[in-house]
Amino acid sequence: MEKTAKRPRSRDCERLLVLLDMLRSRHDHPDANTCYLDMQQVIPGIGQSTVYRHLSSLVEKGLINEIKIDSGPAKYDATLDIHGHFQCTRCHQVWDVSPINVQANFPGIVTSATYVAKGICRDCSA
Amino acid sequence: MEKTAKRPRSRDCERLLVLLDMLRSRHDHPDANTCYLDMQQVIPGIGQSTVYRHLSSLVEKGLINEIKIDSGPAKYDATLDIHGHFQCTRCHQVWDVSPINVQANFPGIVTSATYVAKGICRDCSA
DNA sequence: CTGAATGCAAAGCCTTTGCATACGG
DNA sequence: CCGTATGCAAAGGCTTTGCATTCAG
Repeated sequence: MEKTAKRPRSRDCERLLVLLDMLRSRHDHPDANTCYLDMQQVIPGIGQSTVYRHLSSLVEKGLINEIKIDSGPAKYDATLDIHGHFQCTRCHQVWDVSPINVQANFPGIVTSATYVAKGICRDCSA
Repeated sequence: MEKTAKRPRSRDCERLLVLLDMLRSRHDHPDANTCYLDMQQVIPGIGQSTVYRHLSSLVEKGLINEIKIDSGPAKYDATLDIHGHFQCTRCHQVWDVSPINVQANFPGIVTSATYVAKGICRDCSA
């Protein structure tokens, strides 16, 4: 059969860890498809759904952050420090902003946080 | 013809304003479909795409905020004060948190902001 | 053997878009 | 008369899910 490709059975959480390492080595916010393409370099033949499943799993475990700012695909970020994003409502570009210090009364234990500010960037307001 | 229902041509931005009022009168974060259902109470026969178009328009004008926390539909919020949300990564429930004061170096003029913290809520950690 | 992990393809959910139509000015 | 707003339905993008298969233990 060809439809069912060889699937070197992963021991433990091999693929999960490869994905996590990949995310940690990047400083941008790749989407699921980018992760998928990157994973293919390391693990040829890996399926898209596997990447989606591992991403969900990592998010659920709190090891990475899922960022949904605009209408496009979700972005993933292994930087769990409190940091922020600024998006221009005109050109839709996204910038990182320096770590933010926040005080508030949360109904639980905060493991990660994302601050998204929207406004008009300098280019668009000029 | 019936397929093309009577569409009382709105003067000015009537529907846009009705939608904005509706959002301002609520204190939760309705999604597009909820807005659609609510609008139908006021303007029978209004189409879903009209609601989507007006929501986008309001977001673009900076009059409301689009919140995309989890994988579900986008949520809309007419409260533009700097405030925050806390979502439990286990039960996925979302809480509002008190207004947050933030200082950071943004690459533009901030018109609105959303702070999303994730963690484990008290119920789930018990 | 049994259960967890996977690939593939199809289904699903939300949102956007094309198009013809109906008013407002 | 013309342009904008609208409804409907279809298309589209992204993500999830069903199912059969494979492999570790």
